[in-house]
Amino acid sequence: MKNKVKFTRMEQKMTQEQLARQVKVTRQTIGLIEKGEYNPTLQLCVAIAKALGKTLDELFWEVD
Amino acid sequence: MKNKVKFTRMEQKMTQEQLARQVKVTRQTIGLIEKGEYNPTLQLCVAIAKALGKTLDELFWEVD
DNA sequence: AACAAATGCAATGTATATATTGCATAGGAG
DNA sequence: CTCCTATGCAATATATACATTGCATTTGTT
Repeated sequence: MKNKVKFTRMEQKMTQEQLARQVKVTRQTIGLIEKGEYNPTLQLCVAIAKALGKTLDELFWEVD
Repeated sequence: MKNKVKFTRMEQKMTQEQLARQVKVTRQTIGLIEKGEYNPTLQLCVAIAKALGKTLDELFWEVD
């Protein structure tokens, strides 16, 4: 459940709220996904990936 | 919402039920995902990808 | 055709992703 | 320190992913 959303978002100097607005969820949802405390749906993962200019694999394909 | 699960599963001559058992969901869930009628969670996408020997991008990164 | 295995489909129930609100806390800028 | 912005956190509500059961339909094989 470890992902690279937080790291990538900060790389882009984007705030949780900005990302949330772009992908049309709430700030809280982004926060929980970044902490790995839940398990987003595919559509949301795709939206996040596009908003951050990455692919699914780059953000969510865990190596561990 | 188009994905390559059905195509890839049939390539491997695997049945919906076999795939379902491997990823620990029901056959119906696999069927609906293949039809694009819903929106699986990330964990399930990862499990399916691993069961089919593909990555997230290969199965779920829609081009359209 | 006749049988069996695989898939589709529909109704109802449960678990959980996500929303909403509100407040607390952390961290940077002045 | 003070102010402000970003983030964390917790409670309650709603939407939806997924389970369960049962039956219909397709598809392949003989």
